[in-house]
Formats: sequence, structure tokens, C-alpha cells
Amino acid sequence: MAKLQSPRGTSDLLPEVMAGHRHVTDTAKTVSLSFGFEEMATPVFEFTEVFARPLGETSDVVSKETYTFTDRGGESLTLRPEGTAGAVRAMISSGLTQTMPQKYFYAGPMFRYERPQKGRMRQFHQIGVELLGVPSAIGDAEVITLGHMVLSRLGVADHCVLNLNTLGDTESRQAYRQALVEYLNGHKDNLSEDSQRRLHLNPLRILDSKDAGDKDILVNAPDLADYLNAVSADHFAAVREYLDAVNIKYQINSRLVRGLDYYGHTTFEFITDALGAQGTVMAGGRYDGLTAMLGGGDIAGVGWAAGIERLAMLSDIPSPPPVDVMMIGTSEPHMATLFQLAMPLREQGLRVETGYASNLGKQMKRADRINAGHVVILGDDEAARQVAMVRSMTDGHQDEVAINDLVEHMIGRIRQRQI
RNA sequence: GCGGGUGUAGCUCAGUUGGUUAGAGCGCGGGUUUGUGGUACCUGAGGUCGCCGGUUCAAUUCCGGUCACUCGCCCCA
Repeated sequence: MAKLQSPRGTSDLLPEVMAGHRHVTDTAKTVSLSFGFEEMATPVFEFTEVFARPLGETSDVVSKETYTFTDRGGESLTLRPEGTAGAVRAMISSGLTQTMPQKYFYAGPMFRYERPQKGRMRQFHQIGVELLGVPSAIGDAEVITLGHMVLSRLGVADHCVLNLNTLGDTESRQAYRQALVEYLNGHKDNLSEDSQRRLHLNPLRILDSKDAGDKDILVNAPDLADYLNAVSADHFAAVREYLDAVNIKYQINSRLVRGLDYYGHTTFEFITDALGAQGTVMAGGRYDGLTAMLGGGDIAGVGWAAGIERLAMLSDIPSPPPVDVMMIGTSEPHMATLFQLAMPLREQGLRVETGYASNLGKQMKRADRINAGHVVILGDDEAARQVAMVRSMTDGHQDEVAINDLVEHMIGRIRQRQI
């Protein structure tokens, strides 16, 4: 059927789905705040260079996944494919590079043009944190610890494994890169087509190839750990000590490379096996060169981002608060009376639903469907005696209550039930 | 961008080895109960059988294309 539908890879966040998203962002925000990270937001689009340079022109994200367009003024703009570059740009734009450290939490939509799959959308949502201006290992550790706490509050930490690696500093990485290319060139003809291409563009990416033939070749490939200089090795050791100190388990994965060019030193991913091919639930690392790339000077950074859709699929979503009272009037004037009486109840924090029509049976049915705890009925009989009928939907008991006392009566009744 | 699977009512799915009125359960409307929900019974509405084309006397069914969804690859949260 030729239905009117949302564009491919996008989806509506109807209340039930939205509740999951809210749960994820709310708990992440709360945890972030407890670490001193405060919420911020950047525009969903930026000048194209903001992403093109730091992420790497050859990265897949930039070369084939961005939504880029020219606006009416002739500027090339890009819908953000991730949050870090924009957050760093915002810090630079606002002159905050003089005030270190900066600690940000953000949540919002991201856009990547790719084939949708389970846990992978063209418009998807991420939460993330960025810690700027802290070059030492305690920064890496804090950010990872924060991420771990978010996952554990969401009840997904037990289903995830923290993979940890270091890419070393620029010097170490270049030395390793050279050794790796040298080794792989010797096996060039046996590499997969994709990896042969990557050999020129980004050889490190070959390390996490899923091709069986590539994997065989990689068994004897040089190990990055052997090429770390003293600074890089010390940094990584310190990160691990911090994590050990707070008892966070991890697994060293020397093949964990990450797709974006701006990473150096620590990289990590929390991975689950519960989401098919999209196992990465939260990923990040250190990006000390990024701020300089955007023209903001030499400022260190570490952070992570996590997919809200993926997290929501893995966590138990608490059900919304129940409806406390539904107000049913059997005619316009009675509905008007209840309309007024509902206000002080809501001001007391009760959740009060309106019966929008006068057919009592139908309204009762709706009260049942939305799981209302009580129903207040005002009809001609009651109105004539200045009372209203208060019915408990759980046990079916109903009492007449004077209209003048109704507000106080309902508040008392529901408060009592809540204790 | 590449490969596999799927597409029948609001939802979950049967079905027609090509044939006249296409079904079920749930949900929805009305009623038994003209001021009382959750149970039960009765009853009703709702379908271009994704779209376009081909084969055929006849296509929802066969064939081709296309679109969408879905799973995987690439890549990534």
C-alpha cells in the first residue's frame, strides 16, 4: 500500500519509544552531572569543514555518509554525523579555550547516509560527553568510568564488554603504521579487495577487518604495543591503573582502531552481542589533536558517544506514572465544573485526565484503558446535591463526596495510597 | 554501494496448486446493560492482497521491474 511514510532510515518517536529515549538521556544526564559534566547543545548542522577536516577526508563517514548541501547563501553545510567536532567548535567559537577544563554532556540527533539496519538509522540519536583540557590519564579514566556508570544504571553494563586499546601518540602511531604497511605489502595480493584499498587510505583500519583471509594474514602482523614510545606506554599504563582502582573490568584489544582520524592514545568501546551486527553501544577515545585542527590551539580532549536507540533496546524502560484521576461529567455544565476542580489537583502534582464526552459508559471504558486509579463522576443527581461520585477503579467502591471537599479528599486519598 | 529474506484489515498472521462473495485472532464501533469500566455473548465497520508492467479468457496467486521493510557486508553509535 502506497502509504505516506517518513523518509528511509528515519522514524517517529511516538510516546512509547520516546519514553525509552527519555530514560536513556535522563539517566546519562544525571550521571554526567554527578561527575561535573554539564549539558550543552550545538546546531544540528555546521559548515562542512568542521567535520571534513577533523574526521578525515578519507574516512567513510565523511566520504560517503554525510548529508551535505549548499544553502541559499552558497555556503556548504553538513548535517552533523557525530557530536565531538561540533562541541569542540563551540568551545573555540565562544573563546572558552582560556578556561580549562571544559566538561560537556550532550544529547541529540545525528545524521548519516547509510543503509538502515537493526540499531542503525539515517537519523539516529546519541548521548555523549567531552572532557577538554585534560591531557593526563585521569581524564581518560574519568570519562570511561562515567560511561560505565551510565551503562550500569541502565542495566546494560553486565551485557557489555569494555574493549580498550591505545593508538599511542603521533610518533608511535607513525612508526607502527610504517611497519604495518611494510608487512602488509608483502601479503598484498592475498588481502581482500577492501583491505587493498585501505592499505593506501588508512592501513590501521585493516586491523579490524572481518575478512577471514585478512585475519589469517594479521596473525603475524606487527603489534602496535611494540611500537609505543615511553610517553605513550606510560599514559596507557596509567589509564589501566585508574580503571583497576575502581574495579572496572576491561579487555585489551589491540585491533580496536576506530574509524575517525582524530583519535590518538586511548580508544575504547563497550560492546554487546545482543544487537546483531551493531554491537558497539558506546565508543570513544582521546583526541588531543582535534582542537588544533579546528584552529583552537593545543588542547587535549577525551570523550565518548553512545547510541540512544541501541541503549534503549537493551535497557528496561520504566512505565510512565499512572493516571491518578479521570474527571467525567455527564453534560457540558458538569464537565465545566470538573474542568475547574482538576486544576488544584494538578497543581498538587496529581495526574488528572479529562473525560472529553458525556457518554458515561464510553468514558468509563477509556478510564479503564488508560489505567486510571480513580474516576470522579458528576451527573445531574450529584450536582443537585452538591456532591460528586468518587469511584476506585481498582476495587469498584464508590463514595459521594461534597464538591466543596473534593479537592482535599482526592489529594488525601491518593497521597495515602502512595505511602 | 553490494547480497539474502519479506510485503494480504489499525496490529499479528492464515490462504488461494491462477477462477466468480479474500479469512482468523487481537483492536475498533454498536448492542445485551437509555448513569458506571475490566468478564461473557450478539453484531457491525474496515482490504486498489506494496506499486507498475508482462503472460493469460481470467493474476492477490506465475514472471519482470520498482519501492518499502528487514537481516548481513562495507562502515559505524
